[in-house]
Amino acid sequence: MPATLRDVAELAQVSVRTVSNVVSGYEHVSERMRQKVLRAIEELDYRANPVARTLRTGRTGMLALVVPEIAVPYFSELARDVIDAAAAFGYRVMIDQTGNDHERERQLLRGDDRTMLFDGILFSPLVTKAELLEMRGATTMPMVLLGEHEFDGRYDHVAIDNVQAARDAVAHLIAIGRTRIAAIGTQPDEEYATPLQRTAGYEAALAEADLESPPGFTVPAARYSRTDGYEAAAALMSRSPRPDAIFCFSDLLAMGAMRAVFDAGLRVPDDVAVIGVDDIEEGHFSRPSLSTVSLDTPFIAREAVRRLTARIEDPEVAAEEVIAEHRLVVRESTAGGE
Amino acid sequence: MPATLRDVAELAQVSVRTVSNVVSGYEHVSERMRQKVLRAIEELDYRANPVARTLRTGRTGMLALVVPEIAVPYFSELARDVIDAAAAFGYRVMIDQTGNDHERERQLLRGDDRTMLFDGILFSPLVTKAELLEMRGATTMPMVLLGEHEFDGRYDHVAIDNVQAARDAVAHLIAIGRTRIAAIGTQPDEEYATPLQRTAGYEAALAEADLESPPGFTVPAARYSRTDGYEAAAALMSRSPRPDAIFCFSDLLAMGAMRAVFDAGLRVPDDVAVIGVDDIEEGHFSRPSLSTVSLDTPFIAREAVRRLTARIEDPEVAAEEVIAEHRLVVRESTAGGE
DNA sequence: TTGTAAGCGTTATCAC
DNA sequence: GTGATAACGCTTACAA
Repeated sequence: MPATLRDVAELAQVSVRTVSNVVSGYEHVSERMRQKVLRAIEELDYRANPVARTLRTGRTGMLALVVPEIAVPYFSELARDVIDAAAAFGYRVMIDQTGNDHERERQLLRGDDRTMLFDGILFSPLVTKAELLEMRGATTMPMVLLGEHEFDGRYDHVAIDNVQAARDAVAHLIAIGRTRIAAIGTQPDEEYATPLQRTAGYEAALAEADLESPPGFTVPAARYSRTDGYEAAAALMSRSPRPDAIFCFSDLLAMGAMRAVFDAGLRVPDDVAVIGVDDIEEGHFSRPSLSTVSLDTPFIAREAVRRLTARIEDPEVAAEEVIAEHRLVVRESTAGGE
Repeated sequence: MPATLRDVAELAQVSVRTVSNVVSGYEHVSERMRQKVLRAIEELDYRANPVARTLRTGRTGMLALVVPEIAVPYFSELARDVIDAAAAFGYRVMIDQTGNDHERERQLLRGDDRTMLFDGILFSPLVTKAELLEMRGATTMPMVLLGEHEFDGRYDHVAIDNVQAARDAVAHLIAIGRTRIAAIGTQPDEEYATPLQRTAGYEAALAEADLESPPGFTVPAARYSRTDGYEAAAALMSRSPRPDAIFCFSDLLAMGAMRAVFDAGLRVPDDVAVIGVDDIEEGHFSRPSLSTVSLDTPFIAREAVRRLTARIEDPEVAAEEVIAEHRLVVRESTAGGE
């Protein structure tokens, strides 16, 4: 049985008030009292019960990070940065995966989960804008959205300029002389914001150069996995005309796509240039190394945590949208020979 | 202000006891009462306060997973499996990274952290055996160790046979005719269990084949990152005689090592065969795909959560050691031409 | 400066 | 089957 505040008070012959003061670092405690209390704490190996404290103060000191899948490098790298940023603000992070499961997302948002032991949510959602709107007022919990959902003034929001990012990637492919540019990562059935915006950027860049996307050159990918990228690119390689470049909506798709190009007996970038989005570490060392649009994940994490903690302090602060920078990173997969 | 049990009781004109019964699914509640209560709950949009419940029951429903770095693929894939396994047992997972920081590990183990809102710890530690022993009795919190620390009967423990895993990897390199086999991943200054055991397996396999490891053929790597692997392999490539195979203590090291081999103008596996340990997904799609020793991570996760929840239920159950299977997976990096 | 006591919102122990 | 009511361990008015 762990020692309680009362036990300490008894042993030290003081009131619980005094013990509490010492524990929470209250200023006005006489040195003699403090010493007595500290000795008792030491002797009983007392440690404050965080649950009781939480019940009283209403703060758990914990944030939830909700992502589709933690094993996806982009999300695990984001999680690393979020955990670090949260630590700097005195918070810890619980991670939940929705596993691309809409219902799970809704549950979390509705807040009817039985174990919501956290003060706020960092949410990287799949849900469409319509669904987000539909949840209006559903949850009272402070929340910051990560990703590219359109800002509607209700939620804090750390995003990137997704259309422009896609546009930059495709413009680069055009600049190196490619004309038959395919895209992998559209969503066939759902109206997710990210793929829609990246598709828009892709089309805008093509239009700007008076190019077009032949039928079958935009390929859906359900889960943005390496396997999805592989299968999509394999299909593209058997088309005629064959694409001479592929814009993948994520680096992970690109890793699979590059492998499919090689397995089709072709070379990257000579026969087919490949570019992704995210700038995951895997792409630095792959062969060829992967050109990409780099997102400033540490900034995104820091900004998101900053906004969220501010809202936890004061739920009335106005929602803000922050746009994180992105920049084109040219590596071997769109450059000269390997 | 969220509604409380008392509010519901008042509105439904029943006692809090009855409301609590309904909420927690107690059997013996008359249908009339139940309906009244449910209506009131609906009307007030009542949701139980998990903190209060926790204070009362002593259970948070949360486990902590402590890893060196969540962005390392092996750990993010492990985290995915742990989160899934925990969900199956009704728990959620808080993730903490120690960032290779010993002090942080010790803090967690000592349990003097102020926000320990969890029922047990899954701990994938760096600490050496001596340090673990030194912490005897330091924490009363249920804990399961992940990884290859020697079992001393005090902690539950899900491990792999590390020596044998290394041995299998190196034996495979020997079987395909390699004789100058280097190793990357020793720890120069620390007595961590994992690198020591893998080194032992490496040496055992060599000895068995009457081979030896020339001076400079075992290269340390501080953080098991791709960069570490790259640098270590780059150094190896400039030695003479040059190794014709490299056993990397992790797949991530191997990814960096392969890249270094190519950058030295050599081929994998023709000039230098490369094998890792972990079987991360990245290795399925890399070029060449990576031979490795596959660890059964889903099993490890499930087993660890099972042991931990059992210990949470009954702190007195005897500690057990479970050894997870491993198996050699031969891919392109140790097979015929690319 | 320190003590007393009233909660925080549940669950659980009594009675009835 | 249901109603009072006492904890759970802490923080914090309010008093002294």
